[in-house]
Amino acid sequence: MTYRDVPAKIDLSAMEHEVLDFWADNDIFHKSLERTRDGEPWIFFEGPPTANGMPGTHHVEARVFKDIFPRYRTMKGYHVPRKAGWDCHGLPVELAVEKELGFSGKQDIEKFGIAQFNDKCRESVLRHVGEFSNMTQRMGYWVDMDQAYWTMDASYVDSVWWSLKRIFDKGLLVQDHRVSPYCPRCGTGLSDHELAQGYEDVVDASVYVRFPVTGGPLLEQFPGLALVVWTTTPWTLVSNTAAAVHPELEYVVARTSAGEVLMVAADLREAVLGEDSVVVHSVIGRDLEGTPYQRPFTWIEFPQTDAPVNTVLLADFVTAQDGTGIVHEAPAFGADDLTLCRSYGLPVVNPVRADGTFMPEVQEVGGLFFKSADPVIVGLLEERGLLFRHLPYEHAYPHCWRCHTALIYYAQPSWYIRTTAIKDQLIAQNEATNWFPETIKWGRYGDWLNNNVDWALSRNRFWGTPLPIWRCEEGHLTCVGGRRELAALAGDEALTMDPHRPYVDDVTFPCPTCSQTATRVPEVIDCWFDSGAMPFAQLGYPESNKELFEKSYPADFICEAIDQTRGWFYTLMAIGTLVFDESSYKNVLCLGHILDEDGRKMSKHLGNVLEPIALMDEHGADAVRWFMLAGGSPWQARRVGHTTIAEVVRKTLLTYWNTVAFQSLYARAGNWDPATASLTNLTDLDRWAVSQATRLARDVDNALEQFDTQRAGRLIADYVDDLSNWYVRRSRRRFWDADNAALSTLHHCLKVVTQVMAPFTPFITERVWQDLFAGNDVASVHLTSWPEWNDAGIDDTLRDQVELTRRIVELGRAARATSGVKTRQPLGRALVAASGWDQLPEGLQAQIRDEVNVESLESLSGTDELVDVSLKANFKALGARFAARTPLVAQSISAADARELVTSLRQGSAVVIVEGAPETITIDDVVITEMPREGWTVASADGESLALDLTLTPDLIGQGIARDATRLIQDARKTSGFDISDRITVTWFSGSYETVEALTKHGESIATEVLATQWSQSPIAEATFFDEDLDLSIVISKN
RNA sequence: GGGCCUAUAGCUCAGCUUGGUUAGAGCGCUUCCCUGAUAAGGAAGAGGUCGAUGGUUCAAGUCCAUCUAGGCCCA
Repeated sequence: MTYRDVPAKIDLSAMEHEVLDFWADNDIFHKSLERTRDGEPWIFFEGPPTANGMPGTHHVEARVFKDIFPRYRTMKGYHVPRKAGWDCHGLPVELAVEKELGFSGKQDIEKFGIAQFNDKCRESVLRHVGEFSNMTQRMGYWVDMDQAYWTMDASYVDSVWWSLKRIFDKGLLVQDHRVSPYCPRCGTGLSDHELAQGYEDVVDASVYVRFPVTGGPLLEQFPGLALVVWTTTPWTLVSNTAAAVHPELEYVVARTSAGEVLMVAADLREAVLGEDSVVVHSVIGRDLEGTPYQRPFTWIEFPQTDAPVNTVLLADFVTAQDGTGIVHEAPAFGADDLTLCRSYGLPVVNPVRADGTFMPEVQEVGGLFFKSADPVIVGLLEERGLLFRHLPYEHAYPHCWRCHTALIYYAQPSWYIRTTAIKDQLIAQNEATNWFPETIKWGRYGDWLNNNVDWALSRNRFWGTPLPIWRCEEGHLTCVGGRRELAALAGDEALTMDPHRPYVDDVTFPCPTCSQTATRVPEVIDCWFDSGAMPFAQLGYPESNKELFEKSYPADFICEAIDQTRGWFYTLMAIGTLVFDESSYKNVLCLGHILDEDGRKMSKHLGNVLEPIALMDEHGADAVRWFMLAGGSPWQARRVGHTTIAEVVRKTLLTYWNTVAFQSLYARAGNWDPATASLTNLTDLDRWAVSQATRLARDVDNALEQFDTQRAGRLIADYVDDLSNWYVRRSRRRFWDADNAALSTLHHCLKVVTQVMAPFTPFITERVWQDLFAGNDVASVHLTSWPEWNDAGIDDTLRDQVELTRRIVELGRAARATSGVKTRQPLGRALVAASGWDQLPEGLQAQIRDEVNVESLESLSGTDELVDVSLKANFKALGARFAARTPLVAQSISAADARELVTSLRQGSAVVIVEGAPETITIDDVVITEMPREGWTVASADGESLALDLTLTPDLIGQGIARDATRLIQDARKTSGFDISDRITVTWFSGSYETVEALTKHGESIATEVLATQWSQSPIAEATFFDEDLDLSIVISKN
């Protein structure tokens, strides 16, 4: 049994498709779950993507992270069930369908029929789920899509109803009238977390408007006095009800250069009225209460009331930050306004209809969309001499997160969950949650909790979980906790009904309190509640899976991008706390966003969206995965583009693959059976590679434990590089001879690296597993256990020695480069000055000789006549002891005679004079650098040096020629496309005396090296290969 | 206006937790070297006021403060 043939070149994408087939045919995912069935559970909750559009590359990002940790935990022996989920309800789906059908609002839907419309929504969801499934499968995200939960399933709705009833029973689900952001286009209110997604920068008119004072003592004193009021929503002036000032702020009456008397907050006078305005009176806000003024438009009549309509009110929310310090109040269109006006008993007048247009009977602006009324209003203000100033004002204004219509703050009846009642509990739950990165916990998310407002739950829409509240004519409310309960009240048909609109709308029953007929309220709920209910609703709890649920709550791990802080992260925690008094997750990984190559957010509008399947088919899913996991910090926004991903392939994946291909090539050439692999008779370098593999298994384990894929990725990439560019490079010859220790070592190391890489890049590692390991081992790398490690198997001394070896080699190469003597030309000796080099094992010293191509290494120390010694202070060591005097000590050290000082230090310690006083220093307080004197080629770094003796003897020159010739023949073999084990015939000819001499002398060893069975010197008519410098022609042929 | 994050080479990013005197890597560029797996690898070079200012310290890319710019989130 030997390895499979591993081609040097690989089409990653084609390979991945083969691997996908292998997994499917052998059901590897389910086998991995089966294998860990008795393991400790590690609970993962899948945040359901909304099935309302095509998946994007940002979906791949989150899903890569959702995949790697379950895979890793599975290898560690945990049982990690992974149930897929699809978020089916909600406005986005409705909007997509509306667009498809060419609808422009709710009326169209009602005309079309709710049942038919919802059928279309269901179809749309199914279609998009198909797209998500394809992408999920292609990227190798192992999640159980056959058992997926769908938030539109009847059993799911049952669970959601059950939880709503628990909340209702606690008195936390209530109806209230409140101003909330409202989309006139979609005809629905938006929750705060929806609002969060839709701010757009717009330029609005900002106007400073005169409100002429019509009474009070100030008017008598200053005839013509007017309040100056600032607003960015001129259209709300139509329903102006009052003006508000802060009770503690100072206000002034000022005369402008034009001679007007106007009132503003004292701090804003200059900004609003100009530097040349003159204060003529000052008053504290409190004293302005009740001052009457003339409102700008009188098109709307107020109902008869004793309340102080169109007077100055006092409000704490007024500031002198911007505007004028006097705030225009329109209670129908502002939350603060409504609260304030209500407290004064003022009426709420609302001339704007649900579709966002002014009532037709309103003068001038009747029928206009509210925003379109702005220019009309501004024109009229101007005409009437009420406009003090008019400026374009750029600010972020909330827009509907899907249809981009400007939202209107609008008073309407709505159902709320009183999350403010459990705020302290939420904060305590957050305290117990581990956030990665940690800053989110106290920053962004903590802030959100601290500023918690009640959750506006209801939506006046069609495709959603119906709010399970029935109301009778007497106004009694019944919250129904599932279809079974509904059947008990309304009859058995309810048991099997589709619990969506319009069917559920037709169900009535006698009110349990008064027996009057109860009908369902018309609203559906915010789809964020659906997804937040997934911990129990995915299992149909409590109707079914009671035990399973109790074992799988809360989750050990959830992961989404940062935009979910106010979305799913919040609803999940809030619902968990509301229903079970405990948050539903313990660890949460919060990812940064994926940006395009120019650092812009990917969006359809900008046309910079990377289509995920195309991306994966071009570069390979593994490459995309590796980029997401290891290319930069997961919790930071990152740029992604083709060049970055292509680099991943070249640097990491292909280096790994080539090492595998190398192992396979020589193992097969040598008929090596991996079953005979044994880590005995290892060289120092072998032991190093094995020890480093063990270190890798340990360090990647620890990094993944802390959700740090970037660190883990760097460790893997570094090890792959070490293996390929140091271990293999230095061990090549042993592979040519099918050396068992070398093949066993690389076999072992590749196995470890394949396993620790498997959660990152499941495809290529699976392929490698099949090629090298499956024959004698487990059928799939994803069914293996994490490689075992213990600290005893990790040799730090050896690591340090190899690092020193590599540093010296590096110096050798640098010296070679500056010497101008190319590396193929052997040199007699190199002189080394580096602490500990002479204690290096002979095997490692041989590596240095070989790599630098010198016959011997000698110590540079002690050859005083050849070497200059210099030293400088080790500030870290000195600083600890001498603190403020450190620079003085350093000065003394550099002033002292270097050679004497070093001699003394090498014998133990030395004394330097600092400010006339002696100070004892040791060898650790300095960095010694030894430099050869003139005439040597030397390289030096960090106190370590290597010098080359450039003396060339005829013998060395001959060896150099032999090596050049070898190189020429090897190159010829390769160009001719010979196999590495082909035996050849070489005929050579040269007109150079030196070349003939060298090739004659070294002929036998060259022939062995190049696998030549025939080696002859003879004139050549037509040379196939020729080297000008050597004047050497050769002809080779396969035997 | 508030909160959080970010700012290091032409580009993409490490390093900052724990301060130490020549600030690193990759990509790209120039020259050279090595090559019996490699679309690889190595050496040298060009390219940095580590966003700015101030402070703490013997010593600041690293700690503190303020500011500037960008991003995200919220008002």
